[in-house]
Amino acid sequence: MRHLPPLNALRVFESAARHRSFAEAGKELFVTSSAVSHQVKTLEEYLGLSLFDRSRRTVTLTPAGEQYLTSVRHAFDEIEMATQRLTANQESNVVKISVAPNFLTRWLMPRMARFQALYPDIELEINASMGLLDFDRTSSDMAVYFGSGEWDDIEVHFLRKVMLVPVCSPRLLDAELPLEKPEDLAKHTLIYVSKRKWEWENWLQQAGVDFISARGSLQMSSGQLATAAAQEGLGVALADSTLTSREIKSGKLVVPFDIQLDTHRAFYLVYRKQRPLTIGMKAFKEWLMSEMRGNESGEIPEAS
Amino acid sequence: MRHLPPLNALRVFESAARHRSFAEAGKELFVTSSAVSHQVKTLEEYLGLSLFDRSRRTVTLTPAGEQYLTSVRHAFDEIEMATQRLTANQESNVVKISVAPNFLTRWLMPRMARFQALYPDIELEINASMGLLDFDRTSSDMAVYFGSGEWDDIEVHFLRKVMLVPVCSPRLLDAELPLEKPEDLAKHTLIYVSKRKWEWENWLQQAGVDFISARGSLQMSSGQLATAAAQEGLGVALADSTLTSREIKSGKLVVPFDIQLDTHRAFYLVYRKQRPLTIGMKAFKEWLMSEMRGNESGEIPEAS
DNA sequence: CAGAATGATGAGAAAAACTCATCTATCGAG
DNA sequence: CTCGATAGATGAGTTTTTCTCATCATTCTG
Repeated sequence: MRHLPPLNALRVFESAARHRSFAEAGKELFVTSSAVSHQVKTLEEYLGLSLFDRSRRTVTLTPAGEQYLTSVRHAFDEIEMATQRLTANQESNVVKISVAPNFLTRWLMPRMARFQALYPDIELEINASMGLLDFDRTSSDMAVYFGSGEWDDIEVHFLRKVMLVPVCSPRLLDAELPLEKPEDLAKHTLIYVSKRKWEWENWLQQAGVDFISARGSLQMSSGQLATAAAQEGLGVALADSTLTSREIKSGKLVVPFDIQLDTHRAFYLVYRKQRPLTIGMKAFKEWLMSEMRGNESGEIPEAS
Repeated sequence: MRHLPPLNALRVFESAARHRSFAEAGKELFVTSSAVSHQVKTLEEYLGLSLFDRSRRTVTLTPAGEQYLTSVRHAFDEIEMATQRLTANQESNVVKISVAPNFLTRWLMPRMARFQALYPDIELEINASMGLLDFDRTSSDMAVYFGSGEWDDIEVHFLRKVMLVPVCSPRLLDAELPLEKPEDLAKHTLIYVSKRKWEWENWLQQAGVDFISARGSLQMSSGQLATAAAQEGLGVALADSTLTSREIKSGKLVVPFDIQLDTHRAFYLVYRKQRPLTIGMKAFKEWLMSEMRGNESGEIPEAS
């Protein structure tokens, strides 16, 4: 037995709160501002407290109203998305995809022309975002996640392992300090990614270097920045060999030692469980997975 | 500009789906089954698909209806909780608390009589649950979490570090295999917790034992089970010294080496951010934190 | 200070929701 | 197999809710 407030009043409240104006809410809902006023009053009487501050001509939310709005919005988002999923056309040809920024700029972007050539009718709507997203409340159809692959309640498809190799600017090799064997790294600056300090330790261990106290170290907040720093000649970074293949090919970056570190992390394509795929989603999924399989080397087409 | 379905129809649908009966839903909502039928039809017409299967005399949800119900429930839960929070009486003297099972049985339970003696008017409603909970959608007021303390969007209060010591049955010491120095562990079975295999490695390292290949190993799924296994004489486990203090005091468990391993994890009291605390919540929080501070030794009152 | 804009309020109109009567289908008892 | 009971569907009419309109108060603007 549920105890819900008057839901239509709730809808009106949400709109009024969003616009901070009863008149604007009225326009959105195709009713008069008077109707909005009545409904808000009904809700306030039900709750036994005021949601809006009406001391001035314009309305502002009370702290209680502010808190309530957050939750109500959340809930309405979910209803809206669930409804959209249900009524969504299976024949839809727009696919909304959320991808990790690094993967987007270094892998997907250079290959998008290929996808568009293969599926000219399908439109990709791409959104860069880090971390996990709540498929209950976003309109994203699919996402590319980076991590361990252990996520609950979503459909997960393995794409590609992430293997790290040391990279640096070719200028570093020309300098007086050589980089001929892994031990030589002791004389260089190691570029770390803040939250993954263990990567260098693991790599050195794998390279058979017992312990190393490098000449200096530099911390960057993301892999993308670490790679950029390496390219600027600031030191040696660990980077995904596939994502940096373009820079390596063009000679902007060099790989002093081809010793790959398995991070046990990977890129995965994920989407909501039990969700029936639209033709657009199917096309993107198949293309993405075949690009991954058919192209282990990380070959990238020339930039146009 | 939102696109929400008719919300009253949604409420009726949720009730009908929950009861798998229009007549029952009618009773809950104080309307006739006819009204329910009309509302469900309205919603189905809005969505353009059927939510119920009416081939038999009793209604069952279609797959689409099933999916929709999940989301709608989720959303209604959130609205219900938000409404409850808003209208909740500040003077409330019932506190709903969710705690880790281990902490509940070994720490909270033995001390609850104390709390009740101090605050006879306040009623604790305790719920044992592992993992994190979604404060947006539960009626729990507060929770005790175990972990790193790095959780977003909630108010976190440190309670106590978790330090591990080896424990075993006193029978193991009487046996022919001595436990005089850490190296002697090589002749015993080490009891691991499945997801925390590194703990023994770290402890051994801290104890100055380079590497050890124990006689055998036993894996248990939780700390509670590992401790129980140790008590049965099956081997040596790592356990929180405070949570097992009663067994240690009574001699059911012994600590062969008092070398504590800092797990960098701890117990924390958490609750919803910005939530105004009721007097009951304040009382529990203050009592819990003072029990923690004033009682570093882990002293437990005699069981009644 | 006048005029415009925003919201409140009460009464009546419009719309939505509900009930009732009636109908159909299924299930179970005899 | 038949008949009564039960669950839901449906359409017409009634009740309730929601909305509009007219009017008023307040405040911001020029």
